[in-house]
Amino acid sequence: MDAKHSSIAEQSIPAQLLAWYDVAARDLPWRSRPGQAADPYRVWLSEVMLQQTTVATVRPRFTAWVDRWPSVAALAAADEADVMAAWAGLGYYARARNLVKAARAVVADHGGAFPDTEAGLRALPGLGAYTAAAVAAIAFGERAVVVDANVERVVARLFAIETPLPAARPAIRAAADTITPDARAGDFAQAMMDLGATICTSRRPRCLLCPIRADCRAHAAGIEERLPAKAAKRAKPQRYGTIFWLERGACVLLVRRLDKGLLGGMRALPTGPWVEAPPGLAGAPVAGRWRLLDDRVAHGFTHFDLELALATGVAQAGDEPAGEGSEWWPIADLPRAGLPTLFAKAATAITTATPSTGDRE
DNA sequence: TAGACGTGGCT
DNA sequence: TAGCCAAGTCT
Repeated sequence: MDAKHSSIAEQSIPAQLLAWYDVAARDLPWRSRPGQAADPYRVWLSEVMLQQTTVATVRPRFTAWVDRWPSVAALAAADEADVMAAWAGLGYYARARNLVKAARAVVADHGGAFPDTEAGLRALPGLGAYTAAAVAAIAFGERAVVVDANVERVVARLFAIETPLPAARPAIRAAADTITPDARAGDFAQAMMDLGATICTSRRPRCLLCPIRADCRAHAAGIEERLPAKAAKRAKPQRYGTIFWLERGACVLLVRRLDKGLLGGMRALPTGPWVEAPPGLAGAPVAGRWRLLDDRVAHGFTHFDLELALATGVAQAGDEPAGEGSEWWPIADLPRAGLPTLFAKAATAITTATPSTGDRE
């Protein structure tokens, strides 16, 4: 009786969720209108932008992006440096590098059309388990099991899975599989994510508004706010570094960071090593008289906190630090350089703390 | 498999 | 404020 009742309830979950989605779906610029086919390029782009990034941040960036590169062919033909600069501020820059690689692979290896299966999509750079499933379901209607952080939260509560993440992932995925319908797989995935984003939120879930609260075991047990449980995190170490601001006339020296690693492939201000104790002027791009400012810039990364000292100098005759990827960039044009936030903060601190040390009256 | 990999907003 | 969280992927 109990098992039978439970089974019936679970079968009704997708239907209830889809009915709710039909009236409550969020209006987002990458979603197709009802009856309109989804554009795989827009679905893919939005999914990549939304990785670990809020809808509020992505919305304007997505719109500007598709205005500039309206198709996968346009993106494939773009200059990679322009793409990286356009991504500046969004973080996780491997996403932008992989966006270009994947676009070029679609054009070169798939005749300009995205693969229409989860397995085919999964083979493209930057498409992991989640994104491949999401694009397959949303753009192509494939029944794929789409599990992101929203779905993990909804499912962990719905089935009262108390095992902490990440150990709970296999059980959560299996449970998600049992409620994924064959029809409207894309709408179902988006319904789950909308539910997680607006009702089944991490803190203070609005259970009274939930279309499936009658089926929710965590709610019945009164434990929804502490699910999903999570393993404890490590403390973040503190590191120190120095940013070097070298002027020549009305320009400042920028470098291009190595393709791999932190802020990879991005334009940047030169820095020395990022280490456990303040490194002073170690790693300066040219020898010379540097002036250390009193101001410092603090920046938090996912896995460490960074405090940067700011050193300024003026290039002298013969100063040619220019390694590959070095360029003298007009200071007035700095916003167009597409600097990661860390360096944009430093540039602001330097240009506001000190009048230009270059030509001035 | 656990750690690397950004950033901004909220509490 | 310090920490947590947001439509993850790669190695």
